[in-house]
Amino acid sequence: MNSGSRTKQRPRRARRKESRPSELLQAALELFVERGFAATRLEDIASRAGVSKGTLYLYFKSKDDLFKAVVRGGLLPAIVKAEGLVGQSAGSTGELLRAVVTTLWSNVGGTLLSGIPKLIIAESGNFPEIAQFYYREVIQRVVAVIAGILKQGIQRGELRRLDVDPTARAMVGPILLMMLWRHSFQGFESAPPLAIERYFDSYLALVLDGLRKPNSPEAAR
Amino acid sequence: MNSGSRTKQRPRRARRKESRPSELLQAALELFVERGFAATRLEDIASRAGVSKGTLYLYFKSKDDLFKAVVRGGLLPAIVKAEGLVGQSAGSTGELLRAVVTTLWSNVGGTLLSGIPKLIIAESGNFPEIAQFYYREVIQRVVAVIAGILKQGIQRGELRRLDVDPTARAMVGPILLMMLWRHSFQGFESAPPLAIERYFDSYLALVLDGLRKPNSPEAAR
Amino acid sequence: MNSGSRTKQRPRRARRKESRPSELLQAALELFVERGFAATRLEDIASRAGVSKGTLYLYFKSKDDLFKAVVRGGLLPAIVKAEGLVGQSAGSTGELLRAVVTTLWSNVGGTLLSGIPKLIIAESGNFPEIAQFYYREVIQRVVAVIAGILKQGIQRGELRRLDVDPTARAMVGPILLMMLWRHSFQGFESAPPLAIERYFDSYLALVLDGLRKPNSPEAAR
Amino acid sequence: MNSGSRTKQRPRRARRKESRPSELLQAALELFVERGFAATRLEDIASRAGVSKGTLYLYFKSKDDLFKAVVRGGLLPAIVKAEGLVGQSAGSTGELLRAVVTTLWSNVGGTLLSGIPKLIIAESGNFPEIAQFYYREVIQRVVAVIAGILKQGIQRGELRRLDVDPTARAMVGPILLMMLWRHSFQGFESAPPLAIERYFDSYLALVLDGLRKPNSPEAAR
DNA sequence: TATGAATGAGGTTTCATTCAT
DNA sequence: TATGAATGAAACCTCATTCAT
Repeated sequence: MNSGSRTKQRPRRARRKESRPSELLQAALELFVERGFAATRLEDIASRAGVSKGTLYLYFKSKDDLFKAVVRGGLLPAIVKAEGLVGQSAGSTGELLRAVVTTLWSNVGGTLLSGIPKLIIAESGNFPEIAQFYYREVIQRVVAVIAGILKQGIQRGELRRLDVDPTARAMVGPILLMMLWRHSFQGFESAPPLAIERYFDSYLALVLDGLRKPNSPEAAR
Repeated sequence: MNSGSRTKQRPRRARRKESRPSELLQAALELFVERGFAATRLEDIASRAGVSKGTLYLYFKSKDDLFKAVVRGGLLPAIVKAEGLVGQSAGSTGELLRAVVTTLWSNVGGTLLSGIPKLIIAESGNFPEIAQFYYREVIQRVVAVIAGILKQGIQRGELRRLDVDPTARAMVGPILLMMLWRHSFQGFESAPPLAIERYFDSYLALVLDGLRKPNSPEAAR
Repeated sequence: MNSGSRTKQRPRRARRKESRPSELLQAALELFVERGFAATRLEDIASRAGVSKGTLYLYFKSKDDLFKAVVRGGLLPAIVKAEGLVGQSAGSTGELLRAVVTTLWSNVGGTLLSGIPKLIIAESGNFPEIAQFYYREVIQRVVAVIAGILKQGIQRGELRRLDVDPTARAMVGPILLMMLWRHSFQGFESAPPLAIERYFDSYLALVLDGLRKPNSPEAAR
Repeated sequence: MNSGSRTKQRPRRARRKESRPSELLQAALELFVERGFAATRLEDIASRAGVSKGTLYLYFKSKDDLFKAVVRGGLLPAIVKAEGLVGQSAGSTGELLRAVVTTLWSNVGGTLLSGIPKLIIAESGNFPEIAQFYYREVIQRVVAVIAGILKQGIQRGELRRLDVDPTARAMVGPILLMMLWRHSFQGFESAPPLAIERYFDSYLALVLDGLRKPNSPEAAR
């Protein structure tokens, strides 16, 4: 998946030339995610990508530049995909939500890209432009997607009246948590690691139905 | 002549072995949170604490050691406090939840300690023991506190039957998100920053009642 | 003064991986001998070798490593040469001894390598492995060479019966002393410095004939 | 010997006050000999002597100063003693030589003072005044003592005509070697360590009688 | 394009020395 | 006299960046 089928052996050099930048970005992403920005040496990135240190500078003019490229490109496609889902869906609000969550997870959460939020969070102090870019281009748009679903649901009468914006933000939390988890604590789990599906099922049930027992006196409030 | 108040005359060499460590830890926490581990220079920590570089080494044997001390100590007290709330509360499950969330926020989220999760996440790759320690001593305990509340609520008949563990984890997400937010994106908010209370109100409403309109046909499922 | 032919502009960045290590070792030896291990700064070694500080680390992974390389390599070749002399000599024991002493001196004593014993002695506490290596590979072999000559001389009937091993050790003393002398006290000599040849003549006369007057009553013992 | 009988418990403070300097010198000598000048930390010296770091500065104004004090004081008394032996001896030259060697060894070689030559040799580059002092006050005097014995022996007709000064120097070598040995290689000896007495017996036999068989044709030369 | 030897600024760490108590 | 907390210069070492090939 990463590098496509290698069945057709094009001459090494020629093949390389085109794919170099993405190979470098891939190697850089892996190492940045694993060790953080500062603890990753350019030499390690180069050698993981199979090139020499100097070659990096043919494609990126500095370590900062490489970092920004890694972080910038990663998530936008997935956002765009998720945005596309909203307009076209014919299902109920619940089904729509499930579709959005699933899309986000399979395009981001389950891949190395899920490491990007970790990087952004860690380096927001040192790369404020990146954090700002991310805030504008990713976070706000994800929140907007969810807020859109909420508004639609309210209009349709499927959802109760609620404070749309903060609710949308609160709903992003568990998804983000799952991404961070993978890169920070996976591996310390004593029990068998929590199945993703069970987690998202619980998440959807939680946000759709809440915790309360339907007929409990409290529920009426 | 010189006998007047010496309150202003801070001696060049203050001797206060007792209070030094906590002053240093405080300065270190601030800078680590702001810049990350690697980008924080010991000299900056020292000068923020009003001492010289070498003084740090009287109290911590290395930068790593200082980092660990910063991270280790910070959150446990708040956890303990939150654990204490569970047993003694007489209110409904909803009230209990609100109390726990409020306690966590006022003891951690609203303080600089809220930066610690950011550090753990960022440095989990470089300080695996710390991540593991944090996983065992903090995360699992917070999840356990919430899981306990959920079980109690189910037994009391206030909560519906639900998959306790993944639900508890999902509930931690928005709280964590709020903490990370403060240290990563606060300041880029275009609109007036989201009021904390409104956020938590929405969060509690979300987890207690979910999104669905009570009488909507969907709600019955 | 510096005006000699500079026609060939030495490039600021010379690239000569092959010759670098020995240039560095040479510079390091000079400075270690002159100042000792601790008082020698890597920067001085580098600049004496005409490279920058960082370059050292391309060839040696630490100051310790460089020191070991300096000390390890130095003396073995001379030992081997001296060992070779013993088997092949056709002369008398006295001539053989003179040949060995002369060889040792011209290959070691008269060169910078004579500074190595000083380093070993000074740093034996901090580099025990080096001291042990030196003891095994150099000292024991030199003593063995001399002991071999003594045994041969006794068998041939040229030397009196004597306690071979301690005698051999005692014979090493004056040679070592001469080496240490060069690097520790040379320059404080008030009188014109002792001619090396006169010293070794006296040494050989001493060990061969002793001090006693041949016909003195004592001599018979 | 070091601290005298402790039977009469004088009050700690009072007793200390007088003996402090020598206790400090003793601790310093031990550590300097073991590790060398640079690798010995003042704190270690202080704590070995049972005082605090600052106290050192009440007695010595710098580390250099302490080093000089350690080195300066140590050997002179033994030299003086050895010098005294020459005038008064009634025995043969051989007996006199044996007495001098024995005195030097029992007053210096066998004690920690034998570490001083190692220090002088190691630090001659960094403390030229010390090396010079040592050259003048110790080495030259020892050589002079031996040279004196040689001259006397020649006059008495016990020794053959010989080149006095270089011979005297060569005779110092084995004694120095023995001192250095103790502090640099002792402990790596594979076989049981060479008995001191056997070594000195061989040394004296060597210098008195040489190696040659008395009746061998060579011996006549 | 690609290499990798070389550079040197910058950071952590050590430790002799000072000084208030 | 004695202490030991505090200082800060200096040294080792790393690594992003350059550049000749």
